[in-house]
Amino acid sequence: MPKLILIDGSSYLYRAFHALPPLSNAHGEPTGALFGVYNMLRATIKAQPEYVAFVSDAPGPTFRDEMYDQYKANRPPMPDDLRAQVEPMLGLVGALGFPILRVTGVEADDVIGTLADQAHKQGIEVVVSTGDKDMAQLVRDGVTLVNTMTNTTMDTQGVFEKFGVRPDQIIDFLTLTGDTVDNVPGVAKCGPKTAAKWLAEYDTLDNLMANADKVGGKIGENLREALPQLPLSRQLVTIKLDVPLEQGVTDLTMRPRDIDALREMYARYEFKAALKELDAGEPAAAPSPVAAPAISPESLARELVTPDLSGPGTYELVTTQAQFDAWLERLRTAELIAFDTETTSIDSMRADIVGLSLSVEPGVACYIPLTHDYPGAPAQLSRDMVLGALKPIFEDPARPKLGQHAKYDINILSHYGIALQGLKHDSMLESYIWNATATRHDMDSLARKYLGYETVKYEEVAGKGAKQISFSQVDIDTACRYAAEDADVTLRLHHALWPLLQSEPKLRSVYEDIEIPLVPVLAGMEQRGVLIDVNHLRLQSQQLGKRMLELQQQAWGAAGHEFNLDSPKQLIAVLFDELGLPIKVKTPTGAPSTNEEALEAIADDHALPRLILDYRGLAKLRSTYTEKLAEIVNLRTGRVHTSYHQGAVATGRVSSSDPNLQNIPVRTEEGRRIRQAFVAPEGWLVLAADYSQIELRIMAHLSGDEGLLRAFHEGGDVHRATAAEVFGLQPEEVSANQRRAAKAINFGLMYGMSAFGLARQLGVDRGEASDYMARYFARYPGVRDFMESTREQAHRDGYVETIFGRRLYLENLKARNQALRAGAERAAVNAPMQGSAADIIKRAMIAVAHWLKGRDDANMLMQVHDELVFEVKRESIDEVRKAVVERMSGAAALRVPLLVEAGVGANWDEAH
DNA sequence: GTCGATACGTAC
DNA sequence: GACGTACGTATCGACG
Repeated sequence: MPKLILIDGSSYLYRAFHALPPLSNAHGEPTGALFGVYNMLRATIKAQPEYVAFVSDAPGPTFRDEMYDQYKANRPPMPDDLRAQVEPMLGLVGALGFPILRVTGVEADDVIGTLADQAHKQGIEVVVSTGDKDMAQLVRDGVTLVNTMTNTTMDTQGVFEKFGVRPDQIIDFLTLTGDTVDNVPGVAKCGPKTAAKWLAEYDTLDNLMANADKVGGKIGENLREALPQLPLSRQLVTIKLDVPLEQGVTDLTMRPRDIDALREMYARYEFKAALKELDAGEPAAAPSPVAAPAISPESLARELVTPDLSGPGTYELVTTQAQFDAWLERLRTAELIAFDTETTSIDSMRADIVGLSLSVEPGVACYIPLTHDYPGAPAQLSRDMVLGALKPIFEDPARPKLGQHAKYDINILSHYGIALQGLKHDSMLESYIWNATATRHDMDSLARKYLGYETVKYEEVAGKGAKQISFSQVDIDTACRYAAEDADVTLRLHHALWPLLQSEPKLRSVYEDIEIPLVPVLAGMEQRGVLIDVNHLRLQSQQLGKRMLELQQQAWGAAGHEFNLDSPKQLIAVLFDELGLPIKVKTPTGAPSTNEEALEAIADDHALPRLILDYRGLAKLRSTYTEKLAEIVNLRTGRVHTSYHQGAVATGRVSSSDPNLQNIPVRTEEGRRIRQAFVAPEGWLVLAADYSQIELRIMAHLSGDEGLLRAFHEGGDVHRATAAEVFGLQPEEVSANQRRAAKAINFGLMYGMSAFGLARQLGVDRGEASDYMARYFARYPGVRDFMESTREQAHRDGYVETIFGRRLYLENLKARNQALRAGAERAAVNAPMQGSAADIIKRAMIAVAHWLKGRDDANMLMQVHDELVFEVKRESIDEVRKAVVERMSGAAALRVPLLVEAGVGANWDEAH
């Protein structure tokens, strides 16, 4: 059966653009999407189809725009970097010999649909290469979709599995769900599940519409409301099958490629490997995904998007001593050891090891099951023997190791007396430093993005939800496929990512000198945990609960009936419908807000708002902190062992969860009582050391503003000094209100606040706020220039940098949507300060941890962005305090001193 | 029971 | 629309 491959050029281009790091050639022309398209096309060339077409959108409006003026109104404009690659792409595709079709007045989808329909009728097999789900309506016997990125195909059965409807129901399905990107209205609140349910029951949209009055509930109302517009939506989502075309299917054959044009383009866009192949006269062969790492980002990108065509790697299940010995030998001579542990829990403090996987060469890995335990489980090597044999290797700093999120595995190994040394690389952190926002940094996402590879998912081997089983119950052969792949993919990711970092010395330095050394430090803090006075928390919980009950009774009295105080929805009904209080604030969705600002605004009109405010304050403390913390304390250690996340914050900060120790209350008296539960053991004290005004100091450093630098060099109260400058007074003449205004400006500026925001913050009118800001900028012109140049840099480069060269890419700088763009600009201004502060405290942590090594009289426990908390033996407190302050102050050499304030007490609250 | 969206609030 | 970065809890509606 002859075959026609139809390539959805727009889909290709967009996907390649977003999948690849922003590459460019020596002239600064963007090339990433071009390269991605080129690589995807190679697979098509290799398949040698009889007929092929590359179908692309033609510029200008289509019949859908005429039908509906809001069509695609929500779609952001094509990014400039992508637009610049459209023409070169078409040139390249043409030179490679592909017939190109662009038809004005219709979309590429319609041309593809028409050709697919014609070919189908002529008995030609059709494969549509696309990532667009709308194309599912074309599927039938002999017409399939292939997704080039994931290398998956979709036939009739596949459509049903994915959407829950037959291909011939897809048009009705899409009509019901609508499409927010293309701005096609559907039925409100009707998602894929509801649409599939209805179509299963009524078969067609027409039938459903005829029976719309039988659908009950709110969603039924939504359906009836949408009825008038559904026919239009259906027309919009229907792909045309009758576009008049000049060429027939059989005209669509590959032409000879234009060697000279290709050579010129390959050279221009620096496709070095392709150029080499061309000159060697070799047909373009698929590059091996396990090839030695190349240095240039371009040649690397080639590896990134090319799926492993040789199939899965070779994975060995190790259950005999001889096999294990052979692997030990491999480890001893390995340049880099990729390792991964499998355990019984995602919580590393509670997890037991189940098995371990290793890889020293891409495509080759082993899994060593240790404690799999299910009926009929085969004999496994002894856990203690295996870990005992691996211990000297894992603890040898001269043997480099690689992990994916290695902190977790370090924690696991530590349960078995192995203190891992020599962590050289972590693929999660490589990706995070290369581009913190382009992707999530879990292995599945990274493999998809950087290797074009779909990993075996944890859910597939262990199930999910209530049906999830412990990894120890997973069949060891299945476990091997999953676990060995983890080690293999980790190594392959490293081969993909490390050359990228090497090509950018500053990023490499942030990675090697900050992030990697920080891993064992954070692991140590997690394992140590912080001692909690559970009784203190329980007592506080009780007292809070009692007061909440009282407030609840009073609130019910004020409302005239009982209602759920925790439900904003019920509260809206009571306040605004029943009591008729004025709505002064709305939520982003347009509903009346009941947040603090809203309640505060009507607190003088009625007793209820104040009662709710008081109740909320207590409820927050109790549910989030006193109850939760007491619950989460490890009964064995009496401590809470938080998780620190190194790849979660775009600016480089570390975050904390389970529990989040970085948002424990401090501003109110009742809140500080929670901090009193963070204690030190008998004979020990809590030491808390924090940077004073670090972000403002960084702003002074980065801007070089003389006035601000002087304020910090003179010491004293910087907000007071600012107020004195702005209001033209002596520092001692500054009023409390003036100082408050200056402080608000100082903070607000770092967040990109506008005069409007400042006015709101200070409760003054906008003109007055504008006046303050104008005076501020007149006194501190360097700050204004710095902010302007930061915005410029962001627009020029697409990213901003910290003092140490950490990079933050801004996504929405070119958005057509004003709010998005303004938001990106504010983020651009804030990132260098927040990020530099993060770099500095990370460096301090590494230095302090180094100093603490080998001591048993002090432990670093917590990091709260600009603060480090320790427990220290009473007799060592002065020495430790001095050493900590020195290392924190010395973590960076700025044009202003880095002042560190350290306090000591029996608990965290007292230490402040 | 589980999940996602929404609203709210805590920290730096 | 208007101040950056996180994480956690509760409610509510939908799903299975």
